[in-house]
Amino acid sequence: MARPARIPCEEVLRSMKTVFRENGYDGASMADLAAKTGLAKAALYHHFPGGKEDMAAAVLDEISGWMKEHVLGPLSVPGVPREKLRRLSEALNEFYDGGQSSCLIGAFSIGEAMTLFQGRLGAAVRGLMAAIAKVLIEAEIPERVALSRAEDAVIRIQGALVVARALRDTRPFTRLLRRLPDDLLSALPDAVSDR
Amino acid sequence: MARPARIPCEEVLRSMKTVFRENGYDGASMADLAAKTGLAKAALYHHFPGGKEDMAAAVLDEISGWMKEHVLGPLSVPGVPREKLRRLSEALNEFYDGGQSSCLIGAFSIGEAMTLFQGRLGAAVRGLMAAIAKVLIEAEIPERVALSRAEDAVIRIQGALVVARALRDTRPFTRLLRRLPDDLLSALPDAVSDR
DNA sequence: GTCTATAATAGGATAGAC
DNA sequence: GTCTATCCTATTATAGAC
Repeated sequence: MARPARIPCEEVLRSMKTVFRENGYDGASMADLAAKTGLAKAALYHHFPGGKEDMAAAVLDEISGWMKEHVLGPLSVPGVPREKLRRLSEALNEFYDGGQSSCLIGAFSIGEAMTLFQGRLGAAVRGLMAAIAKVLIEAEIPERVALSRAEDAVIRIQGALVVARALRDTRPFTRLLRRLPDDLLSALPDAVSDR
Repeated sequence: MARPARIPCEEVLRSMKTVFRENGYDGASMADLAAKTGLAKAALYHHFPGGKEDMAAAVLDEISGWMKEHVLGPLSVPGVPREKLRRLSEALNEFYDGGQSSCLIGAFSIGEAMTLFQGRLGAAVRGLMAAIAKVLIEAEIPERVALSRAEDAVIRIQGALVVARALRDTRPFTRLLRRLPDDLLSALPDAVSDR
């Protein structure tokens, strides 16, 4: 056995994730992180010697793991496409807290964080797009259309989160998630759209 | 005549807009703003006594004016809907520099800026949505569908900017703009989508 | 591993000369 | 209107005791 699963560490990561989601990278201060985690700043540096950058990286990795387990994994497993997409909407609704929590892909794609984490951000977007496209291809949708729709889905998810926050109204996001499975699997028009 | 149009001020606003778009609100420092505008910090405070908050507000107001003139105005004027939507795409392409520049609605919807400017952000989103919906209604699209599609368009615009930055590839954004007019005016399916 | 205390620096803001 | 110089606070980061 490699390591005794450190339970408190998960709690610390959860708190840090909240701080970064609410404040972005530049807006999150060590004081914020210390307050939210309940640890002193020095204790945080003990666990994350690289400071804020290390903490943000750890949060992104933790999210990546959660996504692989709860989102990408279930999409890759054999199953009814529509049902899998319905569960995707549910998982996203949970992850983004019904549209109330921001996405770090958006929050970290400006300022210093953009240069620091561009690799992780791009990988996250590409991973989700690929997983959705795979389900659509499984549903007999031509690859080209599947890739286009998958990209559009990720675009809409990100955009709905922005719009929901700007309007202080989560309904644009929840509406989107409700329509997402049908939209992704809808019949092909006439090759007019989906170019 | 009220005032001799101050030309240099526009230049200063342009520079500040760039700084906020690249760094967000928390990530933009007075030093950044001074360097980019070529003015000393004290000179900036002379024009914007409220400091960074004043500067960001001025930038948002300037953008709001540009949008009204180059985006919302042309949409409200009599004309062929498809043609007006095509010009909308062109204006957005110009404003967001082909997808390379971020949108302050997204950048300012986290952290301190979110609470400071929530009114302006919501108004900007609602204004664009309403202008697009009006064109669709003009094109004989039922109001309910028009409102839904207009919301979706704004969502996609915001999302495509996020995705383009995360991927460091502007094509998702340019592709979106190209399809936007057709997508907005496409024939109604079966009342399956657009609920 | 966690704390208090503190160093070092960056950031926001102002004073006062020109 | 613009500058240099300065103040004060917040922020990052570390030292050293427990």
